[in-house]
Amino acid sequence: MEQTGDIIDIRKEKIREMRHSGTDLYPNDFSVTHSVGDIQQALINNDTGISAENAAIRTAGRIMAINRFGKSAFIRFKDRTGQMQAYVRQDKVGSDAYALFKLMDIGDFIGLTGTMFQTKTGEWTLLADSLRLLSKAIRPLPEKFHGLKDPEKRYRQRYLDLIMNPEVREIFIRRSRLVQFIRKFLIERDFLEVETPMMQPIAGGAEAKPFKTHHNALDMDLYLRIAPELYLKRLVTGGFERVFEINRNFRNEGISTQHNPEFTMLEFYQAYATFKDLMTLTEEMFQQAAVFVTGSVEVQYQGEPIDFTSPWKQITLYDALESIAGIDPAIFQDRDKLMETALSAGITIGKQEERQVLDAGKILTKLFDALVEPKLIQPTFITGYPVSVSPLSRRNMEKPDLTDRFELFIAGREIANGFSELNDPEDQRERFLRQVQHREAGDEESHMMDEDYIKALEYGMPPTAGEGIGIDRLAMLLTDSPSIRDVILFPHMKATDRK
RNA sequence: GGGCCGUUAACUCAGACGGUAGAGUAUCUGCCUUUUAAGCAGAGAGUCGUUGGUUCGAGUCCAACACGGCCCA
Repeated sequence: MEQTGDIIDIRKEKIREMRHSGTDLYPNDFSVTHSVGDIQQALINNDTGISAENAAIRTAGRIMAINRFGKSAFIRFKDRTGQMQAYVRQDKVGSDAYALFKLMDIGDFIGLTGTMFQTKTGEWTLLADSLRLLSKAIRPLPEKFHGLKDPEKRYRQRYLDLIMNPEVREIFIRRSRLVQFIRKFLIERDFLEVETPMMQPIAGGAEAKPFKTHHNALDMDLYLRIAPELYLKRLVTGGFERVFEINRNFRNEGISTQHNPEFTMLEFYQAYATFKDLMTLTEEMFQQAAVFVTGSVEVQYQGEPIDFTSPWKQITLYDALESIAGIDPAIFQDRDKLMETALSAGITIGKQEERQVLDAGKILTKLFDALVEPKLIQPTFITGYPVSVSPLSRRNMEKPDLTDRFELFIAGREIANGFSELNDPEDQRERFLRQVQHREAGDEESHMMDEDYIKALEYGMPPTAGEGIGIDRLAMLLTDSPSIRDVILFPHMKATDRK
């Protein structure tokens, strides 16, 4: 299926020839004094040391292009810091080295020594006084001008995508900077970074279908976590009053431009704080993150400007349903009428058998997802979620049917979810029991009972607020990426049969 | 799960009506010591995603399947 035919055969022939002449094709004893970026920076700084005739520059990289002219050649090579041109002349490097150079290809890694000079057009170029093969490529790189476009190949062979498409490389550098920023932001505020189990006996902390696995020695089933929440709150109980974790969650659900089965989540918990404190903290974090990653507090996302300047819009769930979706508040408690509204609006909710068990709160959130969420482009906090869809959130003191909770929406997507934590163990037990009823009635996404977590609450958890932020989605916003696959290095794909 | 689109050389892509596959880049050979997607001359390279069907004949039409993309659920 995948044959590169004669190109690979020709390269293998070259390899035989090089080996025959005693060349080490994969040495590891070439030391580098300057990266390409170092050289370029020194030239910009007018550092005469770099352009001196006796400058002994040793640099290395992958060959990206070669213009050969008989007894000399221009090559373009790159390392992690950038691309540069080198000029290789037979009379400079010697005829043996030049003969070897003739067997080198685009894609090979080379080490160069030499000095800098300017070509006729003024381009600074490394005049090689020696060059060495550092690693031989057997397979040809994609064509330089069009790069690699086939999306399947880009995802399955991300390394090729990264070699050929500099903008892709830039996206992942930005993603890394985003995570770096968030760590610094939280650590400066005295949060402790922790790691909690990825394999859990009960998959708690969110409504989602888990992946199941089995531990042989213990002979027990385990779930890959759908959220770290219940473990992080155990740590708050244990006295780590400010904790955070940035790590993978796993959800056994569909794949789309917004969903990958494993995705990265930031969760953080702060004792003696409320959901309102976290809303303020989130505004600060995003504003500063946008500036740190993109240089501006306003970013372009798919042609729309997104302005992270605080304060952000706040609206309650009920108000949003009324004013944006146009639903009559009189029916907010009437599950049958809500279901009717949903079905007549063409919104399919759950499977047939699940529809009986969904309560008004759940239907309201489904209506919200379909009718309101896509319209929330600028950062918007939605508050006032019903207790029935917020089994881990603290009740609102004035309106005990609602919770002290918010969700954050940007560019028509949910980006964060936060609330004041429910720390009353008896209320928590009741909430779990309600969830278990729903689960037994067919709602596969309902929470499971977690006695061990309730036990922890029974020892006393301080008043706390916590929040989860989808890092992939935030990375999409800050890199103007339309698909989550664009910000995940190795997105999940179906297995192919070959090999 | 449903709909639409795609899959042709290493890469990017063309292939009206069904008549036995083409370009650019890359590769190879020759010339070439300041090129900038270098140039000139020549050459090689394809199980047209897979399997089946229709047909004298299928890259092209039909069906199923696989993989991918977008949209919907």
